[in-house]
Amino acid sequence: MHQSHSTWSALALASLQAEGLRNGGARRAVVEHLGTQSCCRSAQEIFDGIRDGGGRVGIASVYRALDQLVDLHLVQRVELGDGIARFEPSHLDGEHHHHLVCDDCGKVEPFSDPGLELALEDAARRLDYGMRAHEVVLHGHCGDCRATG
Amino acid sequence: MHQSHSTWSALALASLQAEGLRNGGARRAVVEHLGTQSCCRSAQEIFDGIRDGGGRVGIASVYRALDQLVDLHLVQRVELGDGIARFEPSHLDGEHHHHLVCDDCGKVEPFSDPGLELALEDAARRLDYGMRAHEVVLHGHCGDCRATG
DNA sequence: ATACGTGCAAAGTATTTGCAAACGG
DNA sequence: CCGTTTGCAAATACTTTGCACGTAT
Repeated sequence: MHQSHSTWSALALASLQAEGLRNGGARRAVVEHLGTQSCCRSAQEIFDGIRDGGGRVGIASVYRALDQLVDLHLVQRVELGDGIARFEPSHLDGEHHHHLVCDDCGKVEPFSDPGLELALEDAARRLDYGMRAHEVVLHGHCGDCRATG
Repeated sequence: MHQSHSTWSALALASLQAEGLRNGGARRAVVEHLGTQSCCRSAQEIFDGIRDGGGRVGIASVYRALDQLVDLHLVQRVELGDGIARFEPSHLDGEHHHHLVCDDCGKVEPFSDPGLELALEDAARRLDYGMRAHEVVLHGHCGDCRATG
């Protein structure tokens, strides 16, 4: 299902190298871990994921790597309303997705909607704003919670 | 310009009362302060604003009031990517707005776009998600920064 | 070899909680 | 009056920074 991850990881590592950065253990681990994820992850989740895979990184290095990746627009920072920053690979054109957040159970699901993308681009054009990124969060109640509650 | 604020403040205070809450000094101050704002504000800004107006509230009470207002859907919590939660009165239908964030200078501007609203509602319908709120953040470079930079 | 990268621990912010005193109804 | 609300201070949660050691080039 996720064939793009190796592509994104490779692209990201190449971009870092092109910036003159050294791609040591921690930053490489963050990039490779992110490349395997299908939706956004918190710094703590990334840290835990790398450790679970046998990596020995410090959480500070995870934050530092994420900062750099965000600066280079390789990673998008996402805030969903619970005070925890999450991160995901910047979507390549056409693979863009956004997030549904269940206000009952906190579950996060990705979704994509071409019509919405068009409306966002229209809006940015109309506003004459140099848009580099955008983020949409829908809050509501997921199917599970509506069935149960 | 802001005629709706007294309406919103009054509605919010009435709703709180209807919930059996007591509307003492701090919570009332938060509601009245928020009603005068034209865009989202952080807890600290609300706290400072109330103090500047002569109110003597504690910041903990500001956070507690905001939590309750969010729970009652009277206030919308907004996160713009800098790790600080902001709050604004829940938009009455048709007065909905979203946010432009300048990644250079950090400036936040509100905007509204009817086409975007329609696309959001379409998307939510198509997804069959019980949408209660939504939030759109556009990141880019504001006119000032593009002119200067 | 040398400058960049890293892990740990300590520090910094934003937010939450405990509690006794103040207050609304 | 009695239970809610409040302010303060202490505690917590997430993130950043300082520094000595490790490592890629």
